[in-house]
This record gives sequence, C-alpha cells and structure tokens, in this order.
Amino acid sequence: MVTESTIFRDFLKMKNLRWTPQREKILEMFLMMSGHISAEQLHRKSREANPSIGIATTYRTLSLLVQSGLIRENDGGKGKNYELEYQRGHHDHLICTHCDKVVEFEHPMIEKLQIEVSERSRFTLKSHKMVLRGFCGDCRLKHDS
Amino acid sequence: MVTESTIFRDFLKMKNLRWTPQREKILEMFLMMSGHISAEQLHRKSREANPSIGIATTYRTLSLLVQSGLIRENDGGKGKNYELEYQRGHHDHLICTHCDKVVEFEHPMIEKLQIEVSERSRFTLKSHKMVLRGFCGDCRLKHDS
DNA sequence: GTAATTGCAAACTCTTTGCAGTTCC
DNA sequence: GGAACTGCAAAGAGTTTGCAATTAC
Repeated sequence: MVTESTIFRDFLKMKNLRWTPQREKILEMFLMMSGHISAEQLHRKSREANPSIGIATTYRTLSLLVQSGLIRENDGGKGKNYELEYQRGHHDHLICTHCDKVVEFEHPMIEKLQIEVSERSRFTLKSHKMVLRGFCGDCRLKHDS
Repeated sequence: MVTESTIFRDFLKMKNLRWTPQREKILEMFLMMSGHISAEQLHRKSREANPSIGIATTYRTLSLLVQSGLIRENDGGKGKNYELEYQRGHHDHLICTHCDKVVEFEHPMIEKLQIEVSERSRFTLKSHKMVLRGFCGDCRLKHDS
C-alpha cells in the first residue's frame, strides 16, 4: 500500500534528502489534522509529540511536502494555509464571510471551461484555484433575523 | 460624469471622513497605474508627486479604497496587490508560472455555474476569485526548445 | 474648535536564513 | 566521514498601530 509517508520518503530519496524523526512526526501530525492548517497550528501540534521541533523545521518540511505533491498551499488574507492534496482530487472552496466555514466542492463542467478559456489564450493549464465567498445558510438566517 | 474621485469623495463624506491632498494624490496615482499594484509600488509613485506621503497613509488609503468598492484586493504568494474594480466588470486571471504574465478573462458560463454550486450548498454568493496557472504560449515555446 | 488625519518609528505577523552543533546514510 | 538537517535566534518582508503634531471642515 502506498502511504503518504512512503511517498514522502521516496520523494526525499530522489532528491538526496533525508528522512528524519522531525519530518516523520510533522507529516504524521499533518495527516492527523484535517482541513486548512497553518504552519503555526502544525508546529503547535507537532510540539505536543516532540517538544524540540522548531518552527523553522516546520516551515522547511511544509515546503518539501508541497514540492512532493502531497499537500497544497493556499494564500489567504492572513498568511498561508496547507491542506492534503494527495488522493483527494482537485476541489475548490466556498467560504462563509461571516463564520469562516469552508465547504469544498468539485465541478467538472467548470474545470472543462477553465481549460477552454486557457487554450483560447494559448495557455497550458497546470493548476487552478477558485474561491467563492458569501453567506452560508446558517449565517444568512441569523443575519436576516 | 461620475468619476472615481467623486465616488471616493462621496464615500468619505458618508463615513464622516475627510478628503485630503494625500488621499487625492494616492487615488490619482492609482488610476494612472494599471494592472496589479502593490502598496509599495503605489507608495513609490505617490511619493514622486508628493514626497512627504508616508507608507502608512498609503496603506490606510488603500483600505478605504477597497471599502469604497473602487478597487479590489488580491492575495498573492508575496503580499497583496490591488486593482481597479470600478466599471470594469468582474474578471478572473490567467497567470504564467514562468514569466508571470497576467491575462484577464471573463466567462459568463463559469459565473453561472458558480452561483449554481453556491446555491446547492445554501450559500448566498457575494464574490468569487479564480486564478488559473500554467505556461503561456511564449514560455511554452521557449521551454520546449 | 475639534475630530480626523498625517508621518514617523516602533510593533507585529508571518516566513526565511545564518550558524554552530548534531544526525542520517 | 561528510553532506544534510536541526533548533535557535536574528533578519526579512509586508503590514499595522501609537503618538504628537497638523489639518479639514
């Protein structure tokens, strides 16, 4: 079975980099958490398991994890966040501007149109990000009342 | 004729804020520049016209311009950038990962589908951002050769 | 007159980097 | 053994804030 840790190990080997206890723990904690994770959250969690892990190592490992394709980096208003990409298929985000709830969605038709648009401008598409913002159902109700 | 500066002035009046020479100059310079502008670029340009304008005032003015709806803020990998929103219609971006060229596009069908997706999750859509990344035509050629 | 605004510098947040000691292969 | 990695602390970017002086209204 191809686990995330196997993939990361292979990636490191390919790049002549090393599999260390810190990298192992950081990946393990990342996989344990869910959703959109900041470097700081991941660092805090990793510290619970190994208090000596520094924030610099966390950043350095996140960068490698992005390069390996296991995780993806998102730019938000305040700093970056990371989420698992491996074996999840591409998806986009609906974010509530009131309570910050995040709903993920996929839409094959939109993806098709994106490729069409790219080709019209002679681009070879490599990735895309889409963020939709608005009131979620719950907040809409609260807001109206 | 409703100019950007009239709109901004009305916005300020409505909020009991003041129309100052600095705000005027910063808006004027913003309108003179085109594309995606960083706070630092705008500050540099504004200084050419009025060397005493501080970076803090530039940031504060940008924030007001966003609130007024005249401009829009984008999150990029490195800091934020701003672009004129007023009277330009919503559009999205194609960015070349090699030379950073930005091509703007609109796609009404994608917009429709976005609304559809939002409603399916009971969201009332307020805004959306889409960024497509890949090789532009020129860089694709260079890269292949 | 007085509340809003300014420039400055300091503070803040997020992220990266230099370094001396340590560890993986 | 030696290059890669670590934690630390310091440095960097980008942005925000406190403050005393100034200005718009």
